[in-house]
Amino acid sequence: MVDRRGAGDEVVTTAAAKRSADAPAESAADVRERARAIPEAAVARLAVYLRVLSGMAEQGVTTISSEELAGAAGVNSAKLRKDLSYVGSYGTRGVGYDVEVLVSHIERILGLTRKHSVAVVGIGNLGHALANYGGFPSRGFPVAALFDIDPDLTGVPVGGIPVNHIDDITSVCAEREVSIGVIATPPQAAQAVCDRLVSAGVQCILNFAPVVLQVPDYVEVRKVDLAVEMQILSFHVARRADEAAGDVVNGVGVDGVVIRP
Amino acid sequence: MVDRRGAGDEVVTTAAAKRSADAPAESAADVRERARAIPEAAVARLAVYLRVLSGMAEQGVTTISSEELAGAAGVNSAKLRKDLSYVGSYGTRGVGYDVEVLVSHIERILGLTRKHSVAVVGIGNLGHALANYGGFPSRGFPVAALFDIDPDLTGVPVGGIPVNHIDDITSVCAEREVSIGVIATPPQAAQAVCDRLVSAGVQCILNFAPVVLQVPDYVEVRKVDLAVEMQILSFHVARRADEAAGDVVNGVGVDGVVIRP
DNA sequence: TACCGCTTGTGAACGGATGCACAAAGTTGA
DNA sequence: TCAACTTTGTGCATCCGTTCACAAGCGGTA
Ligand SMILES: NC(=O)c1ccc[n+]([C@@H]2O[C@H](COP(=O)([O-])OP(=O)(O)OC[C@H]3O[C@@H](n4cnc5c(N)ncnc54)[C@H](O)[C@@H]3O)[C@@H](O)[C@H]2O)c1
Ligand SMILES: NC(=O)c1ccc[n+]([C@@H]2O[C@H](COP(=O)([O-])OP(=O)(O)OC[C@H]3O[C@@H](n4cnc5c(N)ncnc54)[C@H](O)[C@@H]3O)[C@@H](O)[C@H]2O)c1
Repeated sequence: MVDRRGAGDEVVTTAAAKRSADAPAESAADVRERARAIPEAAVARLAVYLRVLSGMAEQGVTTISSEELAGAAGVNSAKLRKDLSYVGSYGTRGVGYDVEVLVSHIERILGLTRKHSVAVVGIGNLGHALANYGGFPSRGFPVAALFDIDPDLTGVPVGGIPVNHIDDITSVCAEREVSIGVIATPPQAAQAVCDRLVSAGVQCILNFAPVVLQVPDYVEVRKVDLAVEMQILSFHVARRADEAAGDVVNGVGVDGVVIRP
Repeated sequence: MVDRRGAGDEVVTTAAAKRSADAPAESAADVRERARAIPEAAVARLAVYLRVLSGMAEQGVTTISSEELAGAAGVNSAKLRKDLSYVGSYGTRGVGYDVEVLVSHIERILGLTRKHSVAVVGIGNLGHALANYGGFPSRGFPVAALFDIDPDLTGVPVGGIPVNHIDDITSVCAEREVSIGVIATPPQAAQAVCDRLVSAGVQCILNFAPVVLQVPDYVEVRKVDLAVEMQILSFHVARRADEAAGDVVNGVGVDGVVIRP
C-alpha cells in the first residue's frame, strides 16, 4: 500500500531517517569502496528507481516498500533491495523506504550532486532534437555547448545556445567545464570528433553514430545504436515466428525458405 | 592481415564456403534450437559484427579472421568466436571467415531476411529526426507510418511519409504490416500509445519516453533512456573523482562535503 | 513492556556470460 | 605427399549478476 500522508508531513520519525540525519554510520572510505563495487547493470537500474521515486515524491508519497517500487520500476523486488543495498541501508524494516532519503542517497551515489555540463557535437537532425530536449537540464545535465563543422550553422542559436565551430572545441569545452560529450555527427566523422573531445579533456562520451570508437582507457564511452536495437527486436520476431512454425511440416525453415528440399 | 583480393574475385575455394553452397548440414529444427539459445548480449554484438562486416564487404574484403573482426568490433576474439558459434560454424581454420557468407548467416539468424516495417508515434523533435533518418530503411527497417495526436500535423509529410492521426493507428498498422512501433511521445502519453500499438497487433516496441511500460508477456520492449545513459556516465565521473580523492585527508567525502566532522 | 506482523537486508545457491587454452582442422609450401 | 603453420571451435574454470529464502529488526498494539 502506498503511503499518501501528503507532502506536508515533515516530522521524521523512522529510525533510518534519524540515523541519516544524526550521524552517518560510515566513513568516506566505505562509500568509495561500495561505489567501486556496484555492478553497471545495477547503476542503470538505480537511475530508473531515481526517476520513479522523484515522480512519487512529487505526488506526495513519503514512504514506499521494495515491493511497490519494484513493481513501478518493472523489476524483481529482491533485485531492487540488493541494488539499494549497494547504496546503503536506508530502509526501515516493517515499513519501507523514506522516499526523500532514498532519492538523496541515490543521487549522491550517481554523482548527481554536481552539475555535469554537456556538449553536443553535430547539430543535424538528431543534434537539434537533443539541443531542444528539456529532459537533460532538468535532470542536472545542462547543455552548455553545441558544435558543428558547417559554417552556416555557427553562431545560430539552437535551443537557446549558439552553435560554435568544431575548431573551437578545446577552448569552449575548457571554459564551460564540459564533462560529457555527445556525438551526433555522421559516422565517418565520429572517430575524429571523439579524438578532439578527448584531447579537449572530456572523459565521458555518449555516441549516437553507428561506429565503434577507439578511446584511451580512462575515457568512458556509452553508445546508443538504434539500428542495433531494431535488429534485436527483429531477432525476437524471427525467433517467435520460428517457434510458431515449429509445428508445421519439417524441412521448411524461416520465411518459407526450403532448407531441406 | 586483411585479405584485400578485391570484390571481383568470385571463385570460392574455401571448404566452409563450399559447405554452405553445396548442402546445408543442419535442419530447420537445429536452426530454431540454436536461435532460442543465443544470449541477448550476444545478439546485440552480432548486430555490431554485421555492421562491421558490411563495411568490410563494401571495401572489397573477402576474408577476415576472428582477431581482426574482434578488434574492429571492440571485443575479445574468444568472445567473438563463441558468438559466431551460436550462428553456426562457417569459418575456415587457418584462414578465417568468408565475409559474405558470415553476413548472410548473421542476417538470417537476426531475422533480417524479411522486412520489418516501422511506425513512429509522436512526431515532435525526436520523431522528426527519426522519420528523416536514412539509417533505418537502409538496414531493412523501412519507416512505413507516422502518427501524432496533433491535428495540425496530420497529412503533413515528414521524411516523405504523411503523418496519420493516432486514432487511425489500428487500421494503418494492419494495412502497412507494421511490426515495430517506436514511441516518441511525451512520457504522460507513452503508456496509452503503447496500449494502442499493442492492440493494433504490434509486438515489438522501441520506447524513447522515460517511463516503464507495462505490456503483455508476448510483447518485446526495448527502451532508450538518454537520461539514464547520462547518469551512468555521471556515476563513472563520481567514482573516478572518489578514487582520486582517496589519497587526501580522510573524513571528507565526495564534493568536499564533510562526512565525519 | 511484551508480543505480533510486516519488510528489510543479505548469505547462499544458482545460472549465465566471459575468457583461457588447446585440440582439431584446414592451408600453404617444399 | 607431408610437415609446419595458422586459425577456428569449444571444454572448462571463473566471474559476475540474479534469485531465493529467511533471520533480524522495526513499528504497532494490547
Ligand atoms: N537522425 C536520427 O534519428 C538518428 C538515429 C540514430 C542514429 N543517428 C546517427 O546520429 C548521427 C547524426 O544523425 P543526423 O540524422 O542528425 O545527421 P545529419 O546529417 O542531419 O547531421 C549531422 C551533422 O553533423 C555535422 N558534422 C559533420 N561532420 C562534422 C564534424 N567533423 N564535426 C562536427 N560536426 C560535423 C554536419 O554539419 C551536420 O550538421 C549519425 O551518425 C546517425 O547515424 C541518427
Ligand atoms: N528530443 C530529444 O532529443 C529526446 C531525447 C531523449 C528522450 N526524449 C523523449 O522522447 C519523447 C519525445 O520527445 P520530443 O522532444 O520529440 O517531444 P515533443 O514534445 O517535441 O514531441 C512530442 C510529440 O508527441 C505528440 N503527442 C503527444 N501526445 C500524443 C499521443 N497521445 N499520441 C500521439 N502523439 C502524441 C505531440 O503532438 C508532439 O508532436 C519524450 O518522451 C522525451 O522525453 C526526447
